[in-house]
Amino acid sequence: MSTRTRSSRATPERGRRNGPGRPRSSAADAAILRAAVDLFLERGLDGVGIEQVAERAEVARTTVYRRWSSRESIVAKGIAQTRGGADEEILRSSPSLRATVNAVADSLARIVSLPRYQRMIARLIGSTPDHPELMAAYLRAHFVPRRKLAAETLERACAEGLLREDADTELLLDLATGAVMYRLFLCPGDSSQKGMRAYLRRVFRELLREARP
Amino acid sequence: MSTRTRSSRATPERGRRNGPGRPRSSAADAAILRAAVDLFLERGLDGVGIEQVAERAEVARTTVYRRWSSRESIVAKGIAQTRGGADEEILRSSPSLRATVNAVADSLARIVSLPRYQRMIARLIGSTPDHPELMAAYLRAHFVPRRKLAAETLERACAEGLLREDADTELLLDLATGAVMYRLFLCPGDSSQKGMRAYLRRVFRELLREARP
Amino acid sequence: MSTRTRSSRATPERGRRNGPGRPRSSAADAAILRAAVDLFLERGLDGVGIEQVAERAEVARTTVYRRWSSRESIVAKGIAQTRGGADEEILRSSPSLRATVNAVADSLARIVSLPRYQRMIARLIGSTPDHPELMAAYLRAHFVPRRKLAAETLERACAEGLLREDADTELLLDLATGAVMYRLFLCPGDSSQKGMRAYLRRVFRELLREARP
Amino acid sequence: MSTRTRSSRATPERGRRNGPGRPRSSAADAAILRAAVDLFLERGLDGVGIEQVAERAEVARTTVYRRWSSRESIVAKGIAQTRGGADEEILRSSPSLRATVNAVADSLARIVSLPRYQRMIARLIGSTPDHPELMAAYLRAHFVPRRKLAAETLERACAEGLLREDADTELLLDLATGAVMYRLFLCPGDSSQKGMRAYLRRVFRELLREARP
DNA sequence: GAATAAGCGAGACGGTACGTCCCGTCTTAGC
DNA sequence: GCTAAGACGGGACGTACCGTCTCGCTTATTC
Repeated sequence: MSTRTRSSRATPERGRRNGPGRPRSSAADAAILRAAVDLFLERGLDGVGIEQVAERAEVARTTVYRRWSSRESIVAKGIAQTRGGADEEILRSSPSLRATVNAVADSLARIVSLPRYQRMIARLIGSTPDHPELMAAYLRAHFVPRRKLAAETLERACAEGLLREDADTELLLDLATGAVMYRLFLCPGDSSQKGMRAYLRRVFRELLREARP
Repeated sequence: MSTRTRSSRATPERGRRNGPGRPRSSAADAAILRAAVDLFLERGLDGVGIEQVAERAEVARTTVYRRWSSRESIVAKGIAQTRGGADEEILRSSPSLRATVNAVADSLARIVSLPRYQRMIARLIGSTPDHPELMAAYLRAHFVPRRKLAAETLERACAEGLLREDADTELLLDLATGAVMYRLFLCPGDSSQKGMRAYLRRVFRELLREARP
Repeated sequence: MSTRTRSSRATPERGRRNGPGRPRSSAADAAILRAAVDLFLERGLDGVGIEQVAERAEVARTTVYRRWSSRESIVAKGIAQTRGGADEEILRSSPSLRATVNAVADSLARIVSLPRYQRMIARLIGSTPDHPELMAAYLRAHFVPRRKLAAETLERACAEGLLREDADTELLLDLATGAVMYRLFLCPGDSSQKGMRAYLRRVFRELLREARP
Repeated sequence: MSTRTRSSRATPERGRRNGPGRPRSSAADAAILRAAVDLFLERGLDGVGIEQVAERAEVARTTVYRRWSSRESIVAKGIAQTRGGADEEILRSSPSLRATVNAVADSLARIVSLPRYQRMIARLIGSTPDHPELMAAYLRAHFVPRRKLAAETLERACAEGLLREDADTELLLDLATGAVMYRLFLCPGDSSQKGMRAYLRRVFRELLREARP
């Protein structure tokens, strides 16, 4: 990711709420962020050229430069802004351990088998050495909430006696998440939803081997 | 002033055995590959400009283009060529399960705590959507041998009765490897050699929990 | 003539005569100079955009920047290079004063009635406050030689007794030249070749009023 | 000078006598015209950006665009408005031919040696090919009155028998004016007031050579 | 040992994207 | 309805690389 830095004059927002001049177009804002994230997914951070972003967003280049001074800041904002869907309600109410764990596994499988998700993680990891703030933004906005939900679910299962008492639930989730990453990037395996579901169920079975039914 | 042509003229090596002309400089070959891999680690694939490579290798651009036609091919060759150190002899002879596992964990911790390794994996994952061949080259040259070694060690431990019989050794290694990736890229934890060693020992303890002493 | 200045890296020519690299295209050189002068005539100095020059010369923008660092230097070179035609041989051999003077007047009328000439002088004068070097280049390359020729002719006529002895021939030419400029720019008169010829003959008749036949 | 044309919404003045809204600021009017003429003198017509004008006049761009739609119209108005000083009263009463002519010469020398005058003429001539209306406005407002005054003076001198009867007084003034232009723009001579005065006296002496004392 | 043929350094060539500046238009708030 | 402020689309600027090409020189092999 080649180096290119210059001075810039982008103002982060507008100073006062209702100043005199023409207000910034929020439609342009949204279009730019969307275009930037799409480009990031398609081509990586170096592919997020301001020119390309502007063209996709159907906006003049100056309109982009007026708001942001670097490609990274656009992408970071775009990632932070797109809220992760809270469709994991399923997790909240599962009667048995097996059902609970399967629900977690299936939900995870559904998400990680999305090409968009896979590309996002790959691009973010690739950008980590130069721009860790992108990954940080993603984790804060998407990963941490999901993780927290899953952790609560497991914790609850443990409290209800569905797991052995000394289980390290945090570590178990680390391992499950890591297994997904291993599968996606290091192992040339099947990354379809069905394949990921089978793999994840196997992982959880191994991890929770001796838990009581 | 002339037309555009994107054909490539790079010849992978020299056609005949001993042609009449001047032979290619093998020193230039080595310098180019080294420069390309270094740039890949520092800036990612898009930062591997042929011009930059040539400058670092202290070679004319022509000399690079004569050999390779794309950045990816140089980097792939460079990755494939640099042999992974075979310093894992320690694994071959460990008397007890605990010692064996600790040796595996420590060896893994030592490798993955190298900044160069971390950057390499990050860059490779980032390049996966566009150029999976880079990761493939790395896995073939560095990962698979180490993995095979570790798998044999665990297998041997299992055969010697140090593990329960039905242990899914492959999956255990998947999980351990995945844990490393999780730790490196998703969790803002301590990635020093000491920190990784502690984490990995904890992982293996959890994974092999009920193994007989 | 809006302000715009930056640093530049143009090398005036090539250092050595036969250096290693590819030599510069002399065809591009010529095309660029021609395009620049044409644009200067059409739109003035501020209209000599590097982009326009490159497009007209059918050359990449970089090819222009490689040679020159400012619009003025291109135009100056282009003006200096285009040699003024030496078609004034007529002046050299005229038998009588009246014929001599008429020949000078007619030659001058022919030149100054060319639209290209009129524009050139207008543009040069307009550029004088900011870039007097352009006018200087033009005078050196085109004006001075013609002026010298005319001066010699008058001088010769004077020596042959066709003019009164104390005539200030230099001043007479100043006046004739100035009359042309007055006519072209300050007086809304007829600037066709025929009109200019008539006007110039009238000027010379007035200036040389009392000369002997 | 580069092309730029768009639709225009400027209303030359105010339509009705006393509309309901706020009346236009005449101070802004004056400041704008002054700024525009100054910029024209400093940088030429292309340097008269509406933005620059507004900044100099300490006025918003809107205020300029509401009044005029093009740079040329502002400059033309500004030139036409600034009245030429009528300080040539001296010319009206000179007893002898020599004194009369010297007075004309000196008055002319004083004016044409002003840097502002020189720049004005140079800029106007440079703008002639594209915008002859500027020169026309200048001639009408400044040149013609002075010229008329000088012509009357000479005419009067002729009528009083101070000049030979058949003198072409118009042409003589053409020649004198032309001599000034020649001196200013084509000849690298001394354009100070003193230098111009000397040169002009020499010109008139030559032109009126055989006039009676 | 000369001829030959390829490698090599250097640099011009056509191009693309960059980030900046200015332009002329528009859209708001305030007076 | 004028004014100030400022966002908007657009275009040119001068720079930095890119991948290709064309030179002059060097270095081996082959005749």
